[in-house]
Amino acid sequence: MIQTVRGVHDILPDAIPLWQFLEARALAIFGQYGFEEIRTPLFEKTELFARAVGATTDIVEKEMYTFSDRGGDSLSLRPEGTASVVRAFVQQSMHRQLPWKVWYRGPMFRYERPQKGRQRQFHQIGCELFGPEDPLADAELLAMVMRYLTDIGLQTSLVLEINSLGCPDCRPPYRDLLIAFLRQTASHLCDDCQNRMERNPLRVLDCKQERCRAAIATAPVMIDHLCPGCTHHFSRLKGHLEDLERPFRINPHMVRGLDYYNRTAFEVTSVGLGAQNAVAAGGRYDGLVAQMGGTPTPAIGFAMGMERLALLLDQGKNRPAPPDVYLAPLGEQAEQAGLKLAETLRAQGLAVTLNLGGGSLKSQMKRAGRSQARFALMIGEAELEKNVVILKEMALGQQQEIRHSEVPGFLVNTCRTISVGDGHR
RNA sequence: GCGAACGUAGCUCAGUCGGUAGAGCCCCGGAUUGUGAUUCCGGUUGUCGCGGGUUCAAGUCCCGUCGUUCGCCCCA
Repeated sequence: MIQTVRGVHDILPDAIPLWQFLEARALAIFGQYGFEEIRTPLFEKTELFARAVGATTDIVEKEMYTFSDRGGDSLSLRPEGTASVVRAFVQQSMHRQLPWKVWYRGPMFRYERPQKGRQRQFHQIGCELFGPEDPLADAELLAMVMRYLTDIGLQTSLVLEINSLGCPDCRPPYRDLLIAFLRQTASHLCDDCQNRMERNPLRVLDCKQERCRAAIATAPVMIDHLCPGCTHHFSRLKGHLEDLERPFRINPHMVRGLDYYNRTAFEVTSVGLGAQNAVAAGGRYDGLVAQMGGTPTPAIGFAMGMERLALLLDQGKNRPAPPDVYLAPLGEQAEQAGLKLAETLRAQGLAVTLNLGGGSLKSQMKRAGRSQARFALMIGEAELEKNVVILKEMALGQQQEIRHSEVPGFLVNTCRTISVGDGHR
């Protein structure tokens, strides 16, 4: 038997209503804020990710699905969404129409060891906002994330953490300061952190090892060493959030895995997801557009992990929307008439399940019951001759003969409610 | 890439000291003619993940491998 590759899974019909719900709410809420959807390719030139995400990040160094096409180009399945959106922004010269607000949804690919809330093909919904440098934009974006997460039903158990990562002016001096500090305390750090110290010193601050946490308790933190511009930006953001009464926590030890971030970084975490507890994360990337060859344009964005949201919301199996009518024909002639009647009813907007695969009336009725249809419609030879059908209201167990020609009118009147496909709620 | 646990019917799982593979659910059929979801009766479910090894004998013990899960790493 051929099965899916490791860390890659089907999303079966049972789970689809929840996914559709998550996407529908994103469409609605991001739309309220003026965001439009964008769909970028699932694969791009490898160089795009190497340059945007950072050539020395784990994602680029060891987690990308990279291959050569027949022309010899090195391509990669996208490991995240921002790089492509920035490329599109630059390629389409969108700096002429600022602000540019887009959101995306779709699969991302990273070659990682699967565990709870982490797969090799996973799905993200993300937003990117190009143009404003003002912390007003940061605040509005954060409000939007929290509004979305609250809307879908996660208001409890969520924590919003923010930090400032500084900018090209203040981060290098701080970095030197931190390295100096770490060198002094190196003997107290775990092996990983001793390695990280030179390569990615900020990451040491985020280490979960108890010994490291103790050792870095007195380490200098970025927010104490921000330049005046970054200090002002950060304090205005905090002011806006307080004003909006959106609870948040400042986590001076939070860092971002991708190289392009500066200033505002944030993360929304949830208990109940085990080690992979971030449901949404993002930040500002003011330098990325210029770095990718575009007209310098500040920007901010975030991404949410759909599987993680789904894990938190999953309330068991989702029932499919039941049909209005289960149509049970007996015999070949009745089947022919049934097919036609089913089409007539569907043209009137009704949801109709036509019995397929024959079977006795008993077994057909069994299927009708299982389908949760409100009505069963039986057509046998006797009915064909009399030009009637037997209409049974399943919940009541009552049935009547109706003239064939009157069936559409009767059912349309009775089942006027229209299914909207919001099966989750 | 590192560490650990687990893989038995479509699903959830039992299977003792190594001795002829089980339950519930689901599904299918029947309970006098053409009527579901309740009841009763009957029935099908299997490469015990896969491949080696030990043994008279392996679902059970050993090795490998694939997969899943939980950590580490990393991240949404």
